[in-house]
Amino acid sequence: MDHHKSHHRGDKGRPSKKPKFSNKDDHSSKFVDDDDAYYNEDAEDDYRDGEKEERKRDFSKLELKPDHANRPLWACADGRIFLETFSPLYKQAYDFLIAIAEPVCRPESMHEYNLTPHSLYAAVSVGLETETIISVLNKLSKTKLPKEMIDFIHASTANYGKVKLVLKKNRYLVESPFPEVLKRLLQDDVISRARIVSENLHGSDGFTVSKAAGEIATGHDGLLNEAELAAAAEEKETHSFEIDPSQVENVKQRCLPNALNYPMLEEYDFRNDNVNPDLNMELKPHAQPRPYQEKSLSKMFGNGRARSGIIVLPCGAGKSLVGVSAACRIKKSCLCLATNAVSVDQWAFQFKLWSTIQDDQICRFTSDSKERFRGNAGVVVTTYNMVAFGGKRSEESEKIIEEIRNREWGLLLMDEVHVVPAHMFRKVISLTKSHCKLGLTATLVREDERITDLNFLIGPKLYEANWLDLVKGGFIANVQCAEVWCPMTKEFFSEYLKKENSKKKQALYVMNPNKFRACEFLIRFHEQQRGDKIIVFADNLFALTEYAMKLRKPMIYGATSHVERTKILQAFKCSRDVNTIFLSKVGDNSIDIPEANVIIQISSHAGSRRQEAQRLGRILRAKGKLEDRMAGGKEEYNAFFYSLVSTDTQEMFYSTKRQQFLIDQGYSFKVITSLPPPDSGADLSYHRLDEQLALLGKVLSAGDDAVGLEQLDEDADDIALHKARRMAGSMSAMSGAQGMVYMEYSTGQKKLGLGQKGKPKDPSKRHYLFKRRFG
DNA sequence: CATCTGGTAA
DNA sequence: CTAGCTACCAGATG
Repeated sequence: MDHHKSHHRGDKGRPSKKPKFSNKDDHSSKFVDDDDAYYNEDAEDDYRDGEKEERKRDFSKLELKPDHANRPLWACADGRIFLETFSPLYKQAYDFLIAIAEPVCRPESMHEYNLTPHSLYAAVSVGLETETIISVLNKLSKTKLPKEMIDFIHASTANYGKVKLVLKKNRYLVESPFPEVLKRLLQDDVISRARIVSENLHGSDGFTVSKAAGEIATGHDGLLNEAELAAAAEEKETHSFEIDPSQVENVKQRCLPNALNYPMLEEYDFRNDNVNPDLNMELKPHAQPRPYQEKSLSKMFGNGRARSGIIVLPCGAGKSLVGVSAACRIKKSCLCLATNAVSVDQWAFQFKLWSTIQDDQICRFTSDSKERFRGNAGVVVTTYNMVAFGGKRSEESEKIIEEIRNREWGLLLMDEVHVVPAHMFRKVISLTKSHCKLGLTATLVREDERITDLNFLIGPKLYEANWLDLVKGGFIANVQCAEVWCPMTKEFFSEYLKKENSKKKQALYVMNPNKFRACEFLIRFHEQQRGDKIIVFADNLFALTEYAMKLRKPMIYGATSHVERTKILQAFKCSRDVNTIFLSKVGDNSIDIPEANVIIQISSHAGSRRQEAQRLGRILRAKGKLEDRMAGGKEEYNAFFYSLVSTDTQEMFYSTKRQQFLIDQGYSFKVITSLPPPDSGADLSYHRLDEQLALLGKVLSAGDDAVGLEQLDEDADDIALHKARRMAGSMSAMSGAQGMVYMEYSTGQKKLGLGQKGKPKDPSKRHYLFKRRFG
């Protein structure tokens, strides 16, 4: 609809050069009509060789197939692929592309993807073959595939799937049906040093040879699918050598596409594992995986074994059912890692909810509950911190951790893989021995280098759900994201300019009366007009307390006691009187936030898009029933995410980046410039100048001293206890306002690229095959 | 035993 | 680089 304009802003924001379409048809013209601003965000260097590269990316050189209109893809010689989302073949094309390429940018009408060695690695590891990839791409493409792309796919995938890393009886083996490949690997220093030479050699070249096939047990129904048969045939004879467990990470890294280029697959033939004891658990009958959950599981178990890798599902889409299902299929001991104690509890709960696991076979291991399972197999749920903890442990946890280290785990289930720092993973993965690792995450933030680490620490991306499809299916909420621009008042702005201290500056733009009024307006609007549940986030404690007190809403921050928290959350969940709560950063983690469908950010931290995504995830849990949404014919927004920003201040700096992030994720986005609407708002706070000045005085006099905080503490408790006595709001003030709420921001004024710190892709970092051609 | 405190690491 | 927040432990309290 109307956010179409803003999507275009998204297109411009990308590092891509504008592709030139010589044959403009109805569709492509949508893509090029916006000429002026395509380049202005590129880094200068990139821009200069852009001139040269321009010719290579010029689509006019490519011949269109006669029926091009029916085909949804544009494939560029440099590995970029564009997908028209309005094509009838969109769905099939999407499923295919998401398996073979990295999504770069997904606005509504045109998606951009990138073929990379890693993405192709992921494709091959879920069972796609080189020729299949090429022929399907060719079928979907409007033009003949560029030769460069075909070569690239061949070169990238030639070696994939030839080497496997297997854990057998607590020993790590590098396996391959091709002894010459193993020899090649051993020419590498790191790998040859990591090798453990066993005493009884079988093969002539020093490798252990085994006949792995033939023992593949038939499935429950006595049938094997084709993939399983193929896998069995393939592995008639396997050569292997053992490596030092402590070197596993290094060896894996050497095998990656950017080094030796024999990425190792990690697969677990769990049905034939007679060494590790079975764990008796099944999915309960009421656990019905949704189609996309089923699909992600099928990628994981595609060839009858369990593959290691990452599954990307938005929060609220039911990651835990996927995790529990995976554990139920493998039926071996499972170590489940979460980021904090709250989520440990949730996981334990989910296991009991979805599976038939006995209560004494699942245990939590945190600082304040150290349970141990009975019997020889079970599920342990704990935190990354607990496992990686370096300091002194209590005696009890020392014992448990020892058990965790010594056990051979069937499944290592890692929640919120993107949140945990890489070194933590390293530690956890090297400390524990597992046959299969499954990472669950909501977003892979791409230009973060660490995402590459995940590729080899855990495995390739196995599946990524299509956000928009989930919205359409009613599985997650349909979110309208908006950035609200609040002009600084004259007085605040002049103080802002005077101050050097960045803390004070921050206090000033966060406490900007216009921002406060916008916030108050939004709260009233959503509470009274729509009956929504609202969470307001503020990183800044001063602002948080100030806002919450003035509006007489309960708040939770670090110092709020546990009892207090649960009391407030209960009230928010159940009571009709508490519809808005204020949260500090605590809300980002460690709080189990109940149903809410509106989020207002009054101060967000710098460029942390992860935080943003996390907060967004809070409102994604599907709202309303599918039928309700479909009834109206077209879908309606049922969740809202506002970022309040004071214009002309440092806050604007991250604006572009934030917008880009949300658009890349496939959200619709708009900028709202006047809130409250011009002719309303007399009944909001800080309407009069003297009130504003009083606030200004308060901000200026408030030091960073904690004394003020203590006092605020008391007040906050007070509010909570009295459970926010709200006055019965006057509906009339708001009636008819709906049309006024969203003022579409018109393009043109905004300086794109101003705040663009995120580097566009550096051509020199591209894969060597591309480099050679374009460098 | 539950709850609070203070200290440390990340 | 620092501020803010958390997870972990131990020890004290009633």
